[in-house]
Amino acid sequence: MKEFIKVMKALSDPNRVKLVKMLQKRTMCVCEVQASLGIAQPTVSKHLKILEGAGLVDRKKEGLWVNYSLTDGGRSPYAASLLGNLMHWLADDPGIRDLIEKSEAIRREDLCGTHG
Amino acid sequence: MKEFIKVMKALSDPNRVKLVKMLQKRTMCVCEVQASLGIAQPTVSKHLKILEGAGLVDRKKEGLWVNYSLTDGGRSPYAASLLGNLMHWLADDPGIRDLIEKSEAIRREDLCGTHG
DNA sequence: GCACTATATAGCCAGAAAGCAATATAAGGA
DNA sequence: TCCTTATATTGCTTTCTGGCTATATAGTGC
Repeated sequence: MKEFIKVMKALSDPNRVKLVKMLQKRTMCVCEVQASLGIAQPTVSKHLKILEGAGLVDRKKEGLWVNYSLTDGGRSPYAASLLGNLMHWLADDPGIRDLIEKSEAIRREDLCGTHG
Repeated sequence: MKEFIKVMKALSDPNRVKLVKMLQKRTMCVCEVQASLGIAQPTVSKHLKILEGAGLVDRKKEGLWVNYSLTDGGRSPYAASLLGNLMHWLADDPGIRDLIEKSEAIRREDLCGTHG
C-alpha cells in the first residue's frame, strides 16, 4: 500500500507530471528542468527526489551534472504501469505541448557556465 | 491536466484507496463505510465527494440511504484505467485483505436504526 | 406538522506539502 | 590547494489536506 501511495502522490503534482512528460523525450539535468518549468533549482531537486523515491525516475551522475531519466519500471509495478499510461496520456494537453516544445529548445550548454 | 491531477489526488489517500477496494466487492452506504474504516461519518462523506469529483464513484440516493458504487469509468479515461488496474492491484495487501473481510460482514441493518 | 434518521456541510486544528533564499556538498580545472 | 559550478540540503513561510465536532439538510413515518 505504501509503495502505491508513494507513486500516486508523486504523480499528484502538476510540476512533477510535467517533469515526467519532458523526460519521455530525453534525459535532462537539473538546470534544464529548472529552465523549462521556471521554478527554483532547490524545488526541482526536491521534485526529482520524490519521483526517484517512487521508482519513476533514475539519476546518473556524470561529472558535475546529474542526468535524470525515466526508469524502466522494474522497481515498482505501479510506477511501470503509470509511466506506460503517461506515454500517451496528456499528449494533447495544450500546456504540456507548449512545455515540451519549449523544453526541446533548451540545452544545458546555454544555461550553465561554459563547462563542456 | 486538471482532470488527471484530480484522479491522482483522489487515489493518493490510503482511506480512499481502501474505499475503492471495498466498493469493488459491493455497493455501500455511508454508514457501512464508516463502520469498516473506523473514521467519523463526515470524514467518509468528504472522501466520497472527492472520489465522486474525480469520476471514480457514483452516488445513488435510495430513500434515506445513499448508495455508492464504482463508476464504469465513462466520465474519465484516467479514472477508468486506474479503476481497472486497482481490480488486481493491492489484492494481496494484508491490510486490504483484512479490511475486505471485515467489510463483508457489515450490514447497514445492523448499524442504523431499524429502518428496513 | 413533528419526530427521527442518514447524509452533507461548516468550521476548526494539526500535520503535510510546495515554494523560496541561503548554505552545504561534490566534482573539475587552475 | 583554491576557485568555480552543478546539485543537494536546510530552514522558513504559505497553502493544502485529513481529521474531528457541531449543525444543517433531506427523506420517512406518525
